[in-house]
Amino acid sequence: MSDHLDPKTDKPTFYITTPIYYPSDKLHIGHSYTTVAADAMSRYKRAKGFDVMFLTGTDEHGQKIEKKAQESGLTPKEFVDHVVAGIKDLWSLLDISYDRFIRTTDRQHQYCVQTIFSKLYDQGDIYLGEYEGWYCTPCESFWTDNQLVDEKCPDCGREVHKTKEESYFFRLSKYADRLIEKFEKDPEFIQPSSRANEMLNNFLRPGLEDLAVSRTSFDWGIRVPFNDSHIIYVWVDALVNYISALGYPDLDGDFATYWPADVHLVGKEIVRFHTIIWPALLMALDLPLPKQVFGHGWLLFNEDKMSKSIGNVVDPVILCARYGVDAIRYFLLREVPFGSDGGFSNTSLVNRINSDLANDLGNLLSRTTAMISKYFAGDLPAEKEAAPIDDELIGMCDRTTDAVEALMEKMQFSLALTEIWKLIKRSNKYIDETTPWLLAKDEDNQARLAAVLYNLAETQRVVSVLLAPFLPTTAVKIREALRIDERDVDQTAWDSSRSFGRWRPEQVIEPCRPIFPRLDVDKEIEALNKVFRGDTPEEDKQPKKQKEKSASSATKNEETVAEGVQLIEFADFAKLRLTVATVMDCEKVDGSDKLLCSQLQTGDGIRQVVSGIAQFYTAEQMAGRQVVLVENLKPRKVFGKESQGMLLCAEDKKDGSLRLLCVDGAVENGSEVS
RNA sequence: CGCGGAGUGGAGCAGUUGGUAGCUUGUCGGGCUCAUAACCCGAAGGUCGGGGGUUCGAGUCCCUCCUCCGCAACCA
Repeated sequence: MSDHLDPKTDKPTFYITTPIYYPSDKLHIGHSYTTVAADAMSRYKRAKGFDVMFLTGTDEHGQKIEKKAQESGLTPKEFVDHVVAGIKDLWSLLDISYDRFIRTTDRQHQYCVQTIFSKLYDQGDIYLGEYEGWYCTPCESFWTDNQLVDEKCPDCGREVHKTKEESYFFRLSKYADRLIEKFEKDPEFIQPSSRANEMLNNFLRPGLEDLAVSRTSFDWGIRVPFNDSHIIYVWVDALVNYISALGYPDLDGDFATYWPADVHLVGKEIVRFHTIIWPALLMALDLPLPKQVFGHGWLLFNEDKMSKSIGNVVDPVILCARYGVDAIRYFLLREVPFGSDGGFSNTSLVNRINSDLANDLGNLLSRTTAMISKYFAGDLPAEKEAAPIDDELIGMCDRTTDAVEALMEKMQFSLALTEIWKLIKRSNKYIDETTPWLLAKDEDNQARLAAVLYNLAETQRVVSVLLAPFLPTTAVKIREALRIDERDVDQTAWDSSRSFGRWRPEQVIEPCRPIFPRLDVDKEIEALNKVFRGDTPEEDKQPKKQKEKSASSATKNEETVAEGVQLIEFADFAKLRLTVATVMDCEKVDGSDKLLCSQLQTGDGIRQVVSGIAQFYTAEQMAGRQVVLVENLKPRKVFGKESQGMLLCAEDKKDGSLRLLCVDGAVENGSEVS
């Protein structure tokens, strides 16, 4: 992929980046997904002998951070410092081997951004103009036409008024033709290629408008060097990180070594910025473009995009604590074909861990070491007797390395892992074919038995090498069990996976403890649902037996619906999580005559619920009431607002009016209704 | 309306240039006992969203319709 050489080491270079994340809050598993993928790629390239530069970081400026900091009573810098420390902890937990961590608050970055801004201004690519849009005074926010919800502020739903803001513009339109040409001539530039079509059809061909690259509506950011009242907006500030981290505008040193990047790894939602705005900026700076932008899909949590505001956030820290880092890394890299969307659910996670890690891989190591220990006191004799059946297993080791390499070049992590697992499954089958426990019964078979067990152990040495980029800790655990010295390059280097027969244990083999203990599916899912309350699919909520029962009763009932009341199982009722909550604050949803938006104090936080009851209750009547909340209702956007649940009401049979369900006497918020 | 993505055995997915419909998981039956109730073998299960067309032959090409997801949408 790279045609660069590092002048100091003479190695080919490989420069890979993740997006810089916005530290307005803790990161969730979606961020981990991108970063773990970049890490696996980096580790693979290092193993292949590349001089890798793996960059990640944080995009720390902007209005939202400014606001968040204010709410917490901190300066913006104090606020981001705190969040960034947490992010670094998370990466350390997930074994992320980044080489550099860029923060847009770094002095060097700020200098770089200002230099670029001035340069573009001086050469006429940036000019001062006016930006027309809508302003919401209470929110102090500026919105464009299509950001508005029903011509109201998308944040608060209040009136906005048309306003002009002075802004600097980047002549994006000037580069449209060159971009189209690039897209058409270089199909590798955007991966997967379908995303290139999206960009061409939706943005490039209809024509580009110049881009507003400064703001005057907030302070927390890098100033336009020649105009104090303007802050450089995210486009220039954030995108430039990929070269500021290499020392740009200094053209020597790291910049010379690593630029252009081999790949920018990004989520599909920001492919547009990375394939249109960023290349245009580079063109304006007369710098080479990155070789590839890879837009991966989303990790969907039960079909909803993971999002902080919805609250369906899976905390990777909790998952790591429960299952170990490598189980989570494995799941992320294996479950979703890189490039398309994939689902995360508690069930799929637990099943994946059990079938692949515990049953196939862990159990294989366990039975192999147990047999070596049991039949040879942990020390295989030198004399071995080969048999034709061995060749298939041995040949597969070589082929697996080739296959993994081919897939890694295309960043098909999921398929690469599948190839490794074919080898693992083949090993399990090999045990059945050779029946070592029968061989062990006869002294005459010692040499044959030794060969069988050696082949098994050696195959797992190969597996450990191939697995190392994905599951670094597991690779080490396998080697420990096989008594391989980590420093012995002969047995641990990438290319050693192609030379069958290198395994030479340093000490006696002992039966190893399970490296991935098998999980009790029902128990785990129940526990996970408790941790990530309310945002799991109904199927996940039920232990298997009940699930089947409710499914069959549901079909039966469908036939009787017409006649009247449907009967349900208790299990069906138990799916509902009904709790008591207090309305802390309530307001009418602007522009609607039926909606009220309430802030509820629940057992574990504040929830926003939008209800269609404004014709029967005023906002004032709502405040202070204890109500019954359906807590595990799928969140939904109502009139531009997130509604995270539903309040129970009785609908009067006569006139259809609604009356809220209340509790007879005050109870603690979060109390369950059953 | 539009744009994009998708509809394949219970679930999750492969199916490159058209030529007997596969994989993983789950279910059922069997085998084995070295191993983490694990591993190995076998079976059941799909008119490939519907309809029409091109073709000797279509999941795979063309037309049309339907459904679901994302961007927009007021009552969960």
